[in-house]
Amino acid sequence: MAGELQLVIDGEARSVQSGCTAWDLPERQEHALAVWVDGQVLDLKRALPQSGTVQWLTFNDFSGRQVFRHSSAHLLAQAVKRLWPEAKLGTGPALDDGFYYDVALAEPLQEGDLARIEREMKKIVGENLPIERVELSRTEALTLFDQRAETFKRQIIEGIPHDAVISAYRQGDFIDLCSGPHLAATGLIQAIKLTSVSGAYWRGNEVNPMMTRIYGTSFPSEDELTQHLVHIEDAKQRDHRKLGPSLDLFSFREDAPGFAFWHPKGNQLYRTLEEFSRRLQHDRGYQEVATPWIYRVGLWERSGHWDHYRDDMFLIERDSEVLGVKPMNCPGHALLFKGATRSYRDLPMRLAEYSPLSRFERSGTLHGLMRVRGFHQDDAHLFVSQDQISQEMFGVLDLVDVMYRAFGLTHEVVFSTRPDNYMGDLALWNQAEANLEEILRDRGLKYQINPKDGAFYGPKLDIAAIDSLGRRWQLATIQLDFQLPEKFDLHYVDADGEFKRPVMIHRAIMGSLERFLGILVEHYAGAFPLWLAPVQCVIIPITDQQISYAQEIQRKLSRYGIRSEVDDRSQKMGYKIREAQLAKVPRMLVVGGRDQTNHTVSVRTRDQGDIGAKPWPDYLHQLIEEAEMPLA
RNA sequence: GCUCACGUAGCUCAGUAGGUAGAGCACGUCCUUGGUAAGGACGAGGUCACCGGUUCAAAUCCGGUCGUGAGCUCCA
Repeated sequence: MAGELQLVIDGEARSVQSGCTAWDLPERQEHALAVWVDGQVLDLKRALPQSGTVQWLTFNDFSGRQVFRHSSAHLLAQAVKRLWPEAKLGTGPALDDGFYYDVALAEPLQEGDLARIEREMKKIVGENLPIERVELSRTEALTLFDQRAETFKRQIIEGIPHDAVISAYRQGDFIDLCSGPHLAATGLIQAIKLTSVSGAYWRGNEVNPMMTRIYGTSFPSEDELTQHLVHIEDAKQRDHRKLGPSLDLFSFREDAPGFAFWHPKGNQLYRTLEEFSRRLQHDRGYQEVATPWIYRVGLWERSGHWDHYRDDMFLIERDSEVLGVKPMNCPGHALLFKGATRSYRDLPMRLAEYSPLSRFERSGTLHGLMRVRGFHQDDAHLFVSQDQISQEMFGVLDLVDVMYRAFGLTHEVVFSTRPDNYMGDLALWNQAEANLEEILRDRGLKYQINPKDGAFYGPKLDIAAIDSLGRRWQLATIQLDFQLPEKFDLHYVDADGEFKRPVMIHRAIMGSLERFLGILVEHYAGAFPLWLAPVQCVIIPITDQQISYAQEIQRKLSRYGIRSEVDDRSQKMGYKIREAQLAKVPRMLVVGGRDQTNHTVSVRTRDQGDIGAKPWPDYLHQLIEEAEMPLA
């Protein structure tokens, strides 16, 4: 069949001359950026390599978008080279919503340089340079990039396997080592925005030189770019670092980097979350404990933290001995378990704790509430016999489900299996992994397997929650541990009178409460559901005449556990409503002369506005019902 | 920790060529008592992150420290 290819296009079979490109086909879609032929994404102007089904890739397809962004990265590199011919190129991939290119420059970029680069890029777009693919031998490739003094490119070429095709893409005077595919010409990239600059190690390795990473995004049209920038702006408005202080929930100060100040409202929110967790766990047989937060170094040596975690701990030296502030609760719980002779009748023993934990996170990694040095977990350790593992894991997964559903978060499970450097008995590992998988299947949970990513002491399930913006957050972790019971020589007396070794299950559902709260702030954009809201009701007297009536209402609300405030400032009602609305308070109870006479409250909800006068205290009972914790 | 950027009142920001600081909101006092998203007047508030240097003079120029941001790295 030499000389002919059999294609299926738009469901219709036809044959074409070999050497034919997708560009040549009369069926070519106007907005096609690249072409898909049986699993391979190709340049439009590259000769079709094989027979197969043809699909057009546009900006609306993930792969099409990747091609578009990748070509944008080349465009960026070309502009940089025009402005700084001595710049050395690293790599420049496409991202989910943009692209970047790493370059090594003699001088750091100045303010205004981004705009300069952007202008140069637009110029190249205007030139509408054709983008051509070139295939090179290894020697040709090395010679070409050596001539251009592209030392990083040489390193890349040296790493390419000997049987692989080496290709480069040329646009005008610019050429870049690249496997492609790319757009047909630079003119397609109509809208460009360079967004930020940062440092990045060459090949992501700390020992390598630091390069300048230039981020940008691009679209086929200005409208799409504008829309994208608006979305980014929306996300910024939800940023918990912005919303938190403006809703008077928490703040950070230079005096304590990595530790939050919880304001009265934020603390209330925090306590509500903790109480929610406490009630769910209490119903499931958990017992809350409080264990020491500073231990002598010997404990950390025994637990293995000293070897693996010392650099991340706050250490104190007093009376010529070293003390460590706890980064985790597990050793404390192990000691507590060990404090008495335990019977099989005590198992499963579920110890929960919310006390403070500290980790000396590297300064550059701190990030609002998401990454702090002082935090609290909804932590628990389950001491179980081997035949209780399944049932307990099942229980924990059930709790995850209830907890996340309460916040409208969906979740996904990642199952991490035995790593190469595992410790302990292989048979036990196999059994545990089989158990876990069975449980996941029984619950009908969708899960991904992360081979060899378990902890060295046992396999684990990590759970990622998906928030209202579709972002994934790794929150819960459930880990089977065979090692700590060994290290602490834990045992219980079994029914047969023999000492047996328990298994520990480490688990946290919300994970760090600080982080969880940060995520909730962004998930709800600060508009918390009634049961969570720190202030559930603001009572707004219209004139001073109604202040005592308002206070009477507040006392009643308070007695039934509804958190409320009376806004008795001498301001107009509209002003108070505006402030309550901006503070995202779920309910406003307006009380004027009419209400006082008729014994009503005029209700305004945060989401629906004015819903009219309601008889009091009927509305109190409605509120009590609506404000219940979603425990079921 | 590393690279780059940034750091002016509680918050958002202005501050032209180096000549001892300004607005809006918030806050306080007074006036106003108004039925569903901003009533008015007056007032208080800053060692311009901190330390040092250059200069007759530094918020402004230079160096260092701390913090924050975007990333990198790390993340039992």
